Amino acid sequence: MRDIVTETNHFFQSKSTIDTAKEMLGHVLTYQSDQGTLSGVIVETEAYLGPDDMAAHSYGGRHSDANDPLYQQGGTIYIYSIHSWLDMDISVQEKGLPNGILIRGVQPITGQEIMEENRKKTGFDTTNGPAKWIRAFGITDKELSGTMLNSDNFTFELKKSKTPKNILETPRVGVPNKGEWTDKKMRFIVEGNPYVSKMYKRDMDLDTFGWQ
DNA sequence: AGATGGATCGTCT
DNA sequence: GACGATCCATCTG
Repeated sequence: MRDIVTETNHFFQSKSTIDTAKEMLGHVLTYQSDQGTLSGVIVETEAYLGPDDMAAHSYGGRHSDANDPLYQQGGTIYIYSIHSWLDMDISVQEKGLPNGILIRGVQPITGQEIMEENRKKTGFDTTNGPAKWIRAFGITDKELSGTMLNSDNFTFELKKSKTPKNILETPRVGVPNKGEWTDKKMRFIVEGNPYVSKMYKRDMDLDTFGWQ
């Protein structure tokens, strides 16, 4: 019988990066932190396609200690800093192929009060952005970067917990002046979910949150 | 409701 | 020394 890390590995290496980015919507992340259990459903992702992708940290083969997790096996956590905040990618494809998926939005399930305290915000604003949910989860350093999902206290459920009614595809956020890479629709969101970043109120579906 | 600019710091040149 | 895969406050209409 295959163990959980091997299955996790397989999950992040057996499909195209774009298919995996879509598939991750509706899966649950859980962090057993020293504040308690914090968990949420992924509602927004972005795909970054490695050396060819002008918007990727691994563009042109850039490789440093900081972005090395992108080069590791699928399912490796990559945390990087941006303007004094932290974002998290999951590395996809086999070791040596530096593709990644940025997790941009999470709908809280467990520990919402702790998240609001960590963020000093309430409601949708608590976790509706890549750096927001990281801070909500109480992650304040890069200790997890380079470790595997499901190997310790940060887990990703391999079975989907909720199914989106519709997945909307849009250009990625914060990618200006990168030619075709600026326009490619590689951001995937659960249509209508209020925890998606930059959601307009009029586009929110507050009855179903966009789930089937 | 949508656009704009400042804050702020790790990372790379 | 410059630059963000960001966030937030503060305009303006």
